[in-house]
Amino acid sequence: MKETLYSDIILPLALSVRYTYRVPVELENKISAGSRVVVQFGKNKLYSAIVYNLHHNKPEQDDIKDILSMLDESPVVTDHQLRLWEWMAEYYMCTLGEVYKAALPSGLKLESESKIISNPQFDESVELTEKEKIIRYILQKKNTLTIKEANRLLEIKNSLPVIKSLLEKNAISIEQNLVQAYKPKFETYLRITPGYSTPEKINLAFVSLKRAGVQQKLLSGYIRLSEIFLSEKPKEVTKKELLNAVEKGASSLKSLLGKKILEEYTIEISRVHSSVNNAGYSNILSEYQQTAFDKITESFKTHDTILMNGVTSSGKTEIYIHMIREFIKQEKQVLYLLPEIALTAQIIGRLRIAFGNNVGIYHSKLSDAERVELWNSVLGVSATNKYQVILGVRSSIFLPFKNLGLVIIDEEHENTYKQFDPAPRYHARDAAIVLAKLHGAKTLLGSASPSVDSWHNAKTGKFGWVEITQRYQDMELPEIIIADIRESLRKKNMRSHFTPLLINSIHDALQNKEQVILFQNRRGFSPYIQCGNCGWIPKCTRCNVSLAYHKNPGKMICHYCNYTVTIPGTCSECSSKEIHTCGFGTEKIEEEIALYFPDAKISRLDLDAARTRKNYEKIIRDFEEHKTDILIGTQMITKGFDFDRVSVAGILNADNMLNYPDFRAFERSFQGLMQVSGRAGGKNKRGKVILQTSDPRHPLIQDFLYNNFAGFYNTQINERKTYNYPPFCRLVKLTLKHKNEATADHAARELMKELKLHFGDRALGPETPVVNRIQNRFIKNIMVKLDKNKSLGRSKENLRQIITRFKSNEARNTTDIIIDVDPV
DNA sequence: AGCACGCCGACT
DNA sequence: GTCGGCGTGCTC
Repeated sequence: MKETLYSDIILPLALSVRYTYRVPVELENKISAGSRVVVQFGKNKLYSAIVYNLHHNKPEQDDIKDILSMLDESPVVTDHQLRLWEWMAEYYMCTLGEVYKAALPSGLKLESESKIISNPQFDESVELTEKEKIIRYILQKKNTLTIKEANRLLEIKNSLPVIKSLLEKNAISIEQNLVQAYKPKFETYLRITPGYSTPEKINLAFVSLKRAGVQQKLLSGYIRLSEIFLSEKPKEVTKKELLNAVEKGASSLKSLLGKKILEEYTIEISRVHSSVNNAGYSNILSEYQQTAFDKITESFKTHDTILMNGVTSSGKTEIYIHMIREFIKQEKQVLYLLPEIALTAQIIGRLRIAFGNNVGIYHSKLSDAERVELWNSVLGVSATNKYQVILGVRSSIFLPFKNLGLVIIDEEHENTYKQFDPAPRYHARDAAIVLAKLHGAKTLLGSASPSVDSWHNAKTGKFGWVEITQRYQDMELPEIIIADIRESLRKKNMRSHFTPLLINSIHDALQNKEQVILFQNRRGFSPYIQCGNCGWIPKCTRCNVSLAYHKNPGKMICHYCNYTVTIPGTCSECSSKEIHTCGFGTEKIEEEIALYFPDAKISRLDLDAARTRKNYEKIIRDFEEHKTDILIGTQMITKGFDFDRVSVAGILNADNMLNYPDFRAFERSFQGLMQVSGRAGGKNKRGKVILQTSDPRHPLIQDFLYNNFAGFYNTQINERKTYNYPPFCRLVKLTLKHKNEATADHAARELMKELKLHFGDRALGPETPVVNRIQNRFIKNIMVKLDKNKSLGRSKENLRQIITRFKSNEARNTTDIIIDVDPV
């Protein structure tokens, strides 16, 4: 007797225990780990699950369900991926199901509502029950039926046993097209039949067609388009193309096909194709770039991961391209990670020029079909493209790489690499390093202002270290000038939010037909409005946060939940009409700068202005083409663009970045300053950075002013060592949420008691965040520091146990506990 | 995540 | 007297 085969499966749900299904005999030879299967889970829900493993251990329970069907011929998830998923679930303290949900494009995840179709090959002699007959009968009239509909029609709560029995009797099947959200796209091509493959034979064809002019035109059109007798490698001609070239050719083409002179064939075409196909471009690296390249190559011999610290405009991309080429030569795949979609658009052109259609893009704005297609292509099951280079954002670490050789993580320090919500709350940089390790691949991190963690890793020898201090074409680093806000206030020469120095610099730049960017880390018009009489400040009804005033739509908007109200004419507390705007955001800067420079063309780039991709691109393009003189914006303006004529970069208030209650505030400020200053200056002129601050003596400002990188990083690292913060420990942030403040508070205190027992004073809190209520739920934070000297895995296991125990007995309440490992 | 079961408040 | 709120437990 053959042993029954079982499978533990991964469901797209946050389940902490594994579920086992029986593998039907007919699937035993086809199924393997990573296969996509359909299972019933719960009373009447079907899910597409991933086979985690296969075994013969009969589970304790007796009601083991069968795997209903397999969705693909071969596994869609590789072993390497499953290992990455395991690592991620373990490290980020979430479930495999959550990782699965994040990893697969939704086109590959079938969500219930599955449709049932009749099976035309059903053997009518098989006996059916009454209920089964009803379903069969309805299916003949209606084609498809959902399980819900079946329940209603049969007037029973659960029709699945009936459905299942029908499936077993081969009377119905689950519709693949609907299960399979993705349909490959085909294109029809034409070619000459083997019978007419030589010029002589084609001549004969022409003779035979002498009375059919359109057919002759079609045939000569085909010959011209395909260059069949001109080149060694004829071009492929689509039916569409030929019919476009020859007027009214459709019916004549049918005749040609009928005469077997031409024939049709179809190819699955890629939706993510590109028109550029001239791989072969090769820029020569400059001397200093070549030196860096050689250092990287050398360092890869001893290190798996390298940090490349290169100043802005040092040409890091060019080095990446050359490095990619090395790995392509070895037939390896390359993953090129960028922090956000907008940047992929900038880089893709350069990569396509270098590598042609070998480059695929992957991000969330692609259609489902496109993402599935890219997935299959990377997996190597796609009919057409086999991408070797993938350019993508965070989620592209989940693609099914087969032989990854190199991972590039550009702008390594960017926080957008960290996923906030939902779980898995992973850091793509760290996960990518693990991914690379699994493949025995190399990782190259690049940044002009590395994260303190990576800097530390490089300086302690964990990562290799390559530095580039020279800039492209010997561009000079910008001149940094501090504008003391306090002094200007004292001298009373401050003009609204601008120091004379900034105003004058803008003035000079505009005179010289140069461009200016102004950076303010806050969108909207003003962060809040206030009644001048009683001090009332309008707040969000769902979040305890003041509503930001946005002048453009004339609304007050909550920046946490987007709650929007029209601005009140009078104070709702005292009915006074004296309502002031307080503080300043990008909108206000835009308005005021227009007063000082009425002739300048001004534009603004922030989350509001760039709501749509089109707007965003237009703002950027206008500035690039110098249709705009002054660009005001938030972080957004600092990301990746190379504006050539920007001579002045103004930072309106450096202090509000510094005064943030977070151990990473300085790191972020420094990186922000670096990014803004990187935008100043062009090929021929040294740029100027005007830094407005109330605290010019601040050590961070001083380090920035004197380009004292090492000084800044050393200070940071020393401080973190002293106060035991990353990279000297691991942080786990627990966020408790409940709609009742007292409940949230109580739960946090109780959990804290438990944590103290195990972690002592390495458990911090509970703390009430500045914004203590978001979307009607009160929030409490607890921070746990995990000792780096002890086993991280064990510490996390302890933490997990404490939380699980707490959830199950102590507070039998509905407080949500969100676990965030390595929060940013 | 969904869904059923079950126990307390305001209604035809 | 019932409808329906959402707290709780379970899904192989």
